[in-house]
Amino acid sequence: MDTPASAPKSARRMVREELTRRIADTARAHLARSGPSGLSLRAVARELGMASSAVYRYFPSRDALLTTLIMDAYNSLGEECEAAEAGVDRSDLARRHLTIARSTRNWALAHPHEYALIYGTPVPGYQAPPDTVDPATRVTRLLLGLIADAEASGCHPPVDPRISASTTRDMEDLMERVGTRISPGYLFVSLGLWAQLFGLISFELFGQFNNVVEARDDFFDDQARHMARLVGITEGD
Amino acid sequence: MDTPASAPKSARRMVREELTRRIADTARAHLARSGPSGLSLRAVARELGMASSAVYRYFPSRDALLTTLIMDAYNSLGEECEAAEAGVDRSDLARRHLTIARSTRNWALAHPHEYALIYGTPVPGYQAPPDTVDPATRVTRLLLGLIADAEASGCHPPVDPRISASTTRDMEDLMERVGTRISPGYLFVSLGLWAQLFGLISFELFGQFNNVVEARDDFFDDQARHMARLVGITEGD
DNA sequence: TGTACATCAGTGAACGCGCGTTCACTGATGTAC
DNA sequence: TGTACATCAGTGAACGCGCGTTCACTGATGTAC
Repeated sequence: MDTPASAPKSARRMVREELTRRIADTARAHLARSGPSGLSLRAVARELGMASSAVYRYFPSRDALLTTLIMDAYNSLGEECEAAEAGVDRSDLARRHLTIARSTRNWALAHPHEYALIYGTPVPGYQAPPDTVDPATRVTRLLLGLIADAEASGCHPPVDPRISASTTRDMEDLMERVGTRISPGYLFVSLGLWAQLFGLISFELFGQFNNVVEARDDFFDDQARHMARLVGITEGD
Repeated sequence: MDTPASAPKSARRMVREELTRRIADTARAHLARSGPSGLSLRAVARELGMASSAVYRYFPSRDALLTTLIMDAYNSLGEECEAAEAGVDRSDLARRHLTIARSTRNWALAHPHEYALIYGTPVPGYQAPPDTVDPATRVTRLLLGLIADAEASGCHPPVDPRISASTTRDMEDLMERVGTRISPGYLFVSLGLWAQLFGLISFELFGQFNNVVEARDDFFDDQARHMARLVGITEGD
């Protein structure tokens, strides 16, 4: 049909989407004050000036709202990293790595409570539905893509990994599932650095660096560059 | 005074300590079900068969109870690591490192909710009092001691760290505060591995390794050994 | 050793609050003919 | 283009529940002389 005919139909739909978004936004803001387990539908409704029961027209339950927040967080982080990395010359592996690392940290610093929601303690009693798996892997896939490129272009770990037979099998299985080609040893080292990246960010955000590191930006950059060297990615070549 | 004279006095005190401990134990068990922000004084009192107001004879507030749980968790982890490491030949640096890493992970797997309490998302609205700082650093101090010994005995990072001036200053300041002698570069690499150790454990506990790593014990050991090599600690010498 | 007094543990009711979810309903917006 | 009907958004009251903390109190235990 032409535009005027379908316009009223989508008008209601648009209003609906708008309010759905406003509820999620308000809930996101509430995360900061009370954390995910303290997230309250009533408080969100109150802030939006609507009856608490009205929220149920948009989200069937509190957990559904949480799921939306979790998926949004993963997607927001994922998009930011992807966009930043896409702007870097593909052959500049060091820059690509630094860009991903920095984007992740910057996003985390800008959205600490959303970071905590997806990389902190799981919400007790909440079971993430399968829909969350895909958005959850965006940053990881980005990193794996970089690692695959690095290995293809001849990078290798300066300290040789020695891994058990079962780890080798795990790495092979993972590559099969993801559909990327990275050798077990190289992947093993990369997974360690993946954990280190988020370990550094969590330590910074959750307070473990208090009285330990002051110049956090520089420290992080230094660590990120060192991590790149551990998978054989060196700057300026 | 002699024992009988002071006995009644300490009798009441002992009963008090016993109940204080039982309250903390029950609260610890409740952490598992509802998480720290869901921890309820009333639920604890109910389980112990006492009036909710009675708990206030032992803990002045919910936050005070939380503080106790946090300190207990740090001390429990600290003691376990210290005891395990103390049983290892001082000169066997690789073994000492592996022992600390494994003890930390084993404690975390055995006490996942206490681990989340101290290394997961901070409890919203809760401010840790200064008393918690000392227990919080036990594992870190253990690791720093090992690192100091390693450097003193000639170990050095196989991949040379390149660090900024401000990071160098941070590392020097830290060493001054702690009173240990470790060179800035070596300390820098060690802090990265410290973050990696807890990053790996958090990933495993918080679900990030689902569909990624199956043989978790072997994977962790492989990673721990690789981390040791990154500070120049090699096995079998 | 015995007694008067102080300390302490524990009670139960109350205050004031918040929560998720359901339900029958009103009134507005969209759809089909 | 107009009308009858269906869909939908939003309301407000209610259910049944839980929470932290305070307070005046009772009765037992410990202390000082």
